[in-house]
Amino acid sequence: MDEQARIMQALGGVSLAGHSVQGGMALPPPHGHDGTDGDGRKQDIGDILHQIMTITDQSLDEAQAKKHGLNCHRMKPALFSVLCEIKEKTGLSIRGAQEEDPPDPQLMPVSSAQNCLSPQACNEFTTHVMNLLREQSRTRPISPKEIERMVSIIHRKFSSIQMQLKQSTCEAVMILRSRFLDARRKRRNFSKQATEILNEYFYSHLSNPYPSEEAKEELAKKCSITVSQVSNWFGNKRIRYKKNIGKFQEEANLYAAKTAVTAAHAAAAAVQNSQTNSPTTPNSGSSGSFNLPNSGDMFMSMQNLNGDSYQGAQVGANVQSQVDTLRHVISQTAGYNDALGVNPMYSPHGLNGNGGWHDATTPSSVISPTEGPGSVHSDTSN
DNA sequence: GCCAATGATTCTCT
DNA sequence: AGAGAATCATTGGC
Repeated sequence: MDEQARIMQALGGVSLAGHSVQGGMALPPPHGHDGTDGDGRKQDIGDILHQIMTITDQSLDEAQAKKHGLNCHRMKPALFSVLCEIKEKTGLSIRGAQEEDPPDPQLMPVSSAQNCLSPQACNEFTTHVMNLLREQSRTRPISPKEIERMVSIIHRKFSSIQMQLKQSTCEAVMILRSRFLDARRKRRNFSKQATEILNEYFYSHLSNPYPSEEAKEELAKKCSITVSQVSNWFGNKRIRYKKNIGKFQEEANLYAAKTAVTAAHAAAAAVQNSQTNSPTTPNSGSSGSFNLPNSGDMFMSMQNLNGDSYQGAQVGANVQSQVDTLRHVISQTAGYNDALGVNPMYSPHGLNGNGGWHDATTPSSVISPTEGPGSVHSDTSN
């Protein structure tokens, strides 16, 4: 029977026959013995065990002395090794089920999680525990392997706590986000001025109420809303206008008259301007126009959204038609309605047979109908 | 409180 | 991607 087996017998008959202690924990040869003095060792072990059993009955000083005696005992390393082994054996069956569990996939969703789970606090705590265990290993059967395992347990715990923290933070962010989205849904009506600007644009481009991106940006800036809101507004407006043209007649007339008045002012100013400054042959102005005589686009031809007049001979050439249009509009707004109750001035010329605008030959850009094809002006430019 | 108006969202289509 | 259409959700007048 080898040394370990004998010790185990002394400890209660636990057999470790055939099991070698690993990791440099092999039993050293007893001091001063050649391995043949079995009875003497038994006696030593008995002494140690007796000291352990009676230590609680001693005074503190005596206990310290005994502790020192234990530490210095020649059989201490051997006993320590065996106790560690027993602990290892019995502990595995208990821990096995708990510690070797695969990590919760929800807690460990990404491999990178490990990288961000080693904060300074974890390291400090680990070092502290390691020192403690090393200190205690003088009197308790704590093997380096166990210390290692403890460290990994601590790391795992830190990891799971951090992941839980992350999860709860994510949840909180999601809640805040949904609240923000809800708040966004709590809409505010646009200001009167903004609605006016949008309506002016819509009715002055009734033949093709599809503002370009630049025009949308311009409108958004002027109305202090976002480009998406402009898009939404035009989307809604087109649909609702198409669905109930009659209902929008009054509004259309209103904006037509408004635009026409400002257009007339601009035209008059342009006439004066052209008479004094531009005696040369006027541009034909017809090239590239949308040729929609009754379209609301007529009114924006003289003016952009800010009411700035376009200057030059081209404008002067159209003055008479603008004045005629103005007269027409005023007569319309004075109460004229056709048999259908629809003002012919604002019948949806751009609408095709299917009620769509897309058959209109006008481009979706906001270039004024009176401007030439190469013009850089936009109706919404300042 | 009802209801029309209206801004936003979602789905479908081209 | 952008438009049309339907729908949702809120606002504001009565």
